[in-house]
Amino acid sequence: MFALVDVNNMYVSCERVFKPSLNGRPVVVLSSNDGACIARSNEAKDLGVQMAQPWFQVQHLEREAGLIALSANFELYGDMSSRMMSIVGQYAPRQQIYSIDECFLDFEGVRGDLVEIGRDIRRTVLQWTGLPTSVGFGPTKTLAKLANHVAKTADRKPGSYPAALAQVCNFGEMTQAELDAVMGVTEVGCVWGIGRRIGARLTEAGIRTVRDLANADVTALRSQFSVVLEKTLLELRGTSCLGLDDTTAGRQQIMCSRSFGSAVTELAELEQVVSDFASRVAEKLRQQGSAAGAVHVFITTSPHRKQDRQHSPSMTVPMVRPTTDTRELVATATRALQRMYRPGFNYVKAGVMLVDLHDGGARQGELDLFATDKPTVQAEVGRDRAQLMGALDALNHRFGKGAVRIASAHHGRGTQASVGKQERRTPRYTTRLDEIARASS
DNA sequence: TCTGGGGTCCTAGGACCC
DNA sequence: TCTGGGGTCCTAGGACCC
Repeated sequence: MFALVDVNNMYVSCERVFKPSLNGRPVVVLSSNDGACIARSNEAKDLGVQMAQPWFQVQHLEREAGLIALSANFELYGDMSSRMMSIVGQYAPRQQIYSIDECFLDFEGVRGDLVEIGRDIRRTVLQWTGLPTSVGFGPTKTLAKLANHVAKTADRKPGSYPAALAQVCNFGEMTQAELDAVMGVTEVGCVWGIGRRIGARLTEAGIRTVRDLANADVTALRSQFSVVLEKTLLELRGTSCLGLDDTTAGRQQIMCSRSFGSAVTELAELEQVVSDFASRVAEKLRQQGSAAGAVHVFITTSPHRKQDRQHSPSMTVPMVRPTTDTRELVATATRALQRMYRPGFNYVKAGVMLVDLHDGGARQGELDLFATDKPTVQAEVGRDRAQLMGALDALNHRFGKGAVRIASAHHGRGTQASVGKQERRTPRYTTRLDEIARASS
């Protein structure tokens, strides 16, 4: 039996822990640049604010409905997440951290009343971190996700489902008839793995509810859609196709990208941004102990600015050998940018992605006919380089991000359109001593 | 005026092999 | 008229997730 535990409205809930006056108010958290809404409290959802909706479209609700907007405070959310995860992980032998706010638990071999365990998880997380959670149990991961959806919705919208299913919902202890009834009133788009496009195609084909999908013909579905949807269907019927992955394998790609505060046309400014992004991904790369085999760089104009000519080039450049060196990665990314850039375009976003990642410890042996250095010298160079990068990371960790950086990244601090605004960010209460919460007398 | 930033997996099609 | 057959590997792009 699997459980899915997730935090309700994670980012907003993190903010509310340190600012209880936000409770009961409509609150949204904004993306970088304060551009779009990336988290909404229930009250904000009730006002009709959509996920990823541009802020300027709903800003009028500030005055009209008391909507409160905050800039994203990812340092806070990340720290709150690891606290929550370590608590939840105590409840089952295996845990898969699936995203910043949710994890799967595998209760294989665990005895006891799962609903009671679920309630205990909720109580403990709430008491120890202040975060509200929902818990769903099911014999497959897809069913656990669905049970979680039911638990949350039953709590938020009384009458949508039986009240007993609110907050903690265990499909495992329901009869087939009860499960059928729940699935019959749940839209197919609520299922994990069914997004807008597939959802629309399914609806067109007469498959509107989860029950319709569960009863659909497997073979026909596979040929019309894909093996992915076939697995989803089987999982809905209780056949487990997706295992729990609790390995701590590193990521397969590492990215840093951002929209700018306003359009950028100059190469020099893009060079600063791209070297800055390359430095950040290099740091993340070393953190997970990998080496990058290639660098992918992109810049793009805004498809929303219809009056502008569009240009969205991208380029993937292989490295001679996998590297972890910020200097090489920055130089490679910058060269790619210089080759792609064309003057006269309003670029609004750029990104650097490291791909073809290798285990940092493994080094491909090579035969270099032109090498003049002896192998021992080469090994020393490698060691020096690792020490240099280690020192760079240590300094930036101790004195703050960007304390020491490659000279091409932000050599000036002039009027940079590319530096976004974050005017509404709350203090990093749990990770910065000088921003710690104060109890006023 | 103003439109997120990360990730994953699967598939189709082309290059190339014998 | 008619132009092989069976593979693998890689990449770009599309779908999805939060």
